Amino acid sequence: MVRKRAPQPSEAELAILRVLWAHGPSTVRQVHEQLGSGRGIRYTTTLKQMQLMAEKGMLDRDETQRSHVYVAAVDEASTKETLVGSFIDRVFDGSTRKMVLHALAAREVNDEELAEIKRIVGQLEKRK
Amino acid sequence: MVRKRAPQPSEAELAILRVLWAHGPSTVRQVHEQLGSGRGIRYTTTLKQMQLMAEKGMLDRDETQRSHVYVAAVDEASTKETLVGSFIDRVFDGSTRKMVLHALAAREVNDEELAEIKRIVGQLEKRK
DNA sequence: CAAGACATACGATTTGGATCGTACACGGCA
DNA sequence: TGCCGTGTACGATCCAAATCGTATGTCTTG
Repeated sequence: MVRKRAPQPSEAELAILRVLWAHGPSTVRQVHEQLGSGRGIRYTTTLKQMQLMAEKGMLDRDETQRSHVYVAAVDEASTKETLVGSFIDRVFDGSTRKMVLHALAAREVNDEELAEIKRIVGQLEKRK
Repeated sequence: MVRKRAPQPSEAELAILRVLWAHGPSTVRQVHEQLGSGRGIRYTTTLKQMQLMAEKGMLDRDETQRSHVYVAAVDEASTKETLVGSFIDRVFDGSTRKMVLHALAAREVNDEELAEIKRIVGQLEKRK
């Protein structure tokens, strides 16, 4: 099976994808509520968005139920990699190092997380 | 002196800011050429963009010359921190660790850069 | 069966960023 | 002086993403 090249989801699309990645197959209503339905966004907006995404191949849907059930059709890890990759290019000249540097400055990162990051880097170093 | 809260520059705005950060005070024409004027974008487009940015307070300009000279009015480091911070929130649930993990997967990072990243992390660890 | 709740479908509209074209000002030089 | 080359000013337009409203279909249940 040929995996589709992860496209660049827009802002709203990404929000929906994140709900589906986190919660698995969901109806529009479930997604809409997870998105914080209180935030003034209408139900039909979420619906339309998900319909378009399905059309684009970003989501799959099961229509056998009255309430269609949607699933993310793009892979979470590779989509995020694509996103972070192009972000590094746009903002940091393609330098992962610069990006990490600013990320650590931007966020308070606790010791545990720091240690984990170091571990990850170390592991990658060994692999060569 | 009250430092202005770094706003979120749009795509085109960021491109212009990057030129100004890299080259210092510049005229519209200089910026336009750095942006790759061959890329089909008209001069007046760059001009308008920079005028709007100046209006927003994102750029300062010196009008004493016939060709106005623009300078970035927002700090490079803090702007990038803001950008990367909100990116981490939007894509990685606010987890710097997850972001670094995907960044390293997305990009081939050479040994030298890996070592530097480790050094940066180590330094930050020590600071506590 | 009829009514209300809830679902999809889909055209219309809004919105904001980006782009462009045209008008007009100014300075240098043949 | 009169004409270019080069600037700025700014309204108009384009465009994609996001949003909304309405029409319509289908369960469910009283």
